Amino acid sequence: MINITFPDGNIKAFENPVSGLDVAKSISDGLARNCVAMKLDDDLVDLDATIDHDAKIKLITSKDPEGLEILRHTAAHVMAQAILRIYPDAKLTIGPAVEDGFYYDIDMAPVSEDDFPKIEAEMKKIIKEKLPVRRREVTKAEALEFYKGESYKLEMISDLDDGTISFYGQGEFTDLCRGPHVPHTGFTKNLKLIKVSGAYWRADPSKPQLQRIYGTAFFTKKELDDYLTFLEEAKKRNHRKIGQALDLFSFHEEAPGMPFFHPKGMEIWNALLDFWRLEHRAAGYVESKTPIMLNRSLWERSGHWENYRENMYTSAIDDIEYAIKPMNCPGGMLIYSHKPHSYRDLPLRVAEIGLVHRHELSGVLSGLFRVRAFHQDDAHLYMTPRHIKEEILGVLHLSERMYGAFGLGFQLELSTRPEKSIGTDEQWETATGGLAAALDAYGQEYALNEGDGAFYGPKIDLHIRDALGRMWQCGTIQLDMSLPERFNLYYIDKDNQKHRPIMIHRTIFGSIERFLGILIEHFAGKFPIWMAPTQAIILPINDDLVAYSTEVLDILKNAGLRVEIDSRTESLNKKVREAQLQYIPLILTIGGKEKEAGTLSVRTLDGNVKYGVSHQAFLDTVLSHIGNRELSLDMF
RNA sequence: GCCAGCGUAGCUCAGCUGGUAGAGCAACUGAUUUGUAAUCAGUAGGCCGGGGGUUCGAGUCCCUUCGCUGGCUCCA
Repeated sequence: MINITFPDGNIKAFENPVSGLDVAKSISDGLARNCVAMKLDDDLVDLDATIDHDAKIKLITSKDPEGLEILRHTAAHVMAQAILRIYPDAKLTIGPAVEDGFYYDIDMAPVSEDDFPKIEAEMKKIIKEKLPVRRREVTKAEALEFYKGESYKLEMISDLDDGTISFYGQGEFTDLCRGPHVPHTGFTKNLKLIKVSGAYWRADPSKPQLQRIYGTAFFTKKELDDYLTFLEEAKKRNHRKIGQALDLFSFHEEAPGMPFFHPKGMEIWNALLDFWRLEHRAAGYVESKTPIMLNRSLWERSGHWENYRENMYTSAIDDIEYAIKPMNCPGGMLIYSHKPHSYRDLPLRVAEIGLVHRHELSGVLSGLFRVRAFHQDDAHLYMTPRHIKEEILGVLHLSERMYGAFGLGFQLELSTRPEKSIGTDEQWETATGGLAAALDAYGQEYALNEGDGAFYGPKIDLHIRDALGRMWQCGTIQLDMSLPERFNLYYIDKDNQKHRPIMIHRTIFGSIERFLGILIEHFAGKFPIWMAPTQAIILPINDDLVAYSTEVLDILKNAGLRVEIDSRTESLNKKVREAQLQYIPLILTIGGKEKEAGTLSVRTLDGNVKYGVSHQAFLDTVLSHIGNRELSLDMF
């Protein structure tokens, strides 16, 4: 007699050893059809594994996250099988499920997306055949024998513990694999190959480069279609495309990886920074600015020369070596240590929109997301240990307000002491405890990243979630136990003795360039009116109305709006179309009726038109919308 | 930095296996004076990213270099 306990506490008894599938069938046929695997006690195993003892099991279906992972893992095998059929000389390495799908790293001649239809066609065949996926256990010696000549698999097997090794196979295909897998290949029918790229064996550039083929798979066609639609949408929102279409910024060979902001881009930039300054002033920050080029000796003192030199641009003038700053902190240290500080001055919150340059590898550059020159919305907070919690809390609240202004939610992550680090246990305890206490007081859940802190201190990272659900790490709050030491920072406490201040680096936007890129994609180019480069455009319907329209233009400009006029001799339809394509939030048409009545007809981006709006009513509405930084563009 | 793909007019893109460069939009000129997503006609515009090579002949093939894109890697 075998007693099986389900997650809800129900117990079912079976006469003889049974498989997971038997258990599922005993409940319902529908369940049996939907099951892909099971959790037996605490292990994920195949559905056809035998249960021969009292156990608790959880049947894994398409509803469970684990189910999707298993499905994708099988999909990776199906892809590998198809590839081996087409390219018999290909050598398999590893093929895991990843967040958005799966990939398989294969040693083979380079393939391109043009080869996908062929591979997918072969995969379809395998899927149609609904080949059962079978597990087989062998000894290490047998496994080594099986993979004779397959250097990658041999290497992987040698790294495994002795004992049984599992193979999974379907049809003629066999692969070294821990499993589990879905019962048969038919489950993977909703799949798609996505992209291909190079990847090194074991992520080691000295090792051979493999073809990494990415794909994704879902249980239902709808989920797959939704995901493909999401990819399409992300492509449409690509900030490089929108930046080009809206004339916001450009890149040039003369300065790879360093964006050139055009006038329209600068309007957004300035709106963003005006907001930033407003919030920071209100939060008790002062602002500083430090040079971008500083003497080598400073970088030696800060430790960057030793540890970050490859990423630094340097220059020698009059035989003196300089480096262009990759970070703002050392300059900030000089300001702090320029004069003595009393405990009464603390906490001191010194912000800096600092322009930094980092020589990133050419291959990683990517629009505004990954650049070589960018501005950090940096700040250095100096405090006594008793301030830590309150100060961190202050940064969290400030971040919440600022992200909230864009409709962005965020997640928190605390990273603790890594293996290689400076400082004493006690220092780390105070520091990490301070961050954790602040997080607890803040009240939002946070993830813990053990050992992922910087070598100089623990940190909190803030990840924002954009309109498409994508996560971006922007903010960071890092406690630094190194620089105050290296720069011998101190303050005089009540006891008239020098004490070392606690120093925190923090950013909220992170890189302003990157944040702008994120915002472009988040808003799909349709910025809220307070940020929009052009907030309104006036369209006279014929040449005779240009003079009057220009008067209206001046009224609106004087009220502080960013307004343009399109006085070209073009059809109204054309001017409306172009204004819409530029995502100008308000399109103001002026014809004879408007001139006579002293009104405006207001078209919003959704295409709705409101006629007969008085100038005053228009300004009242728009200015309050801007003043409140409303996100909605639907204001008339 | 590595691998793959790409680089043609201001923009978006066409140009088959090598035969001497093309469209739409934008610009300019003229006509049209327009009521909410493209009025019509004409004109001009390119050392086909740079350099080298193969060839009678290269946008097309080869080498090299720069840049971009996707990954990898790195990220004090």
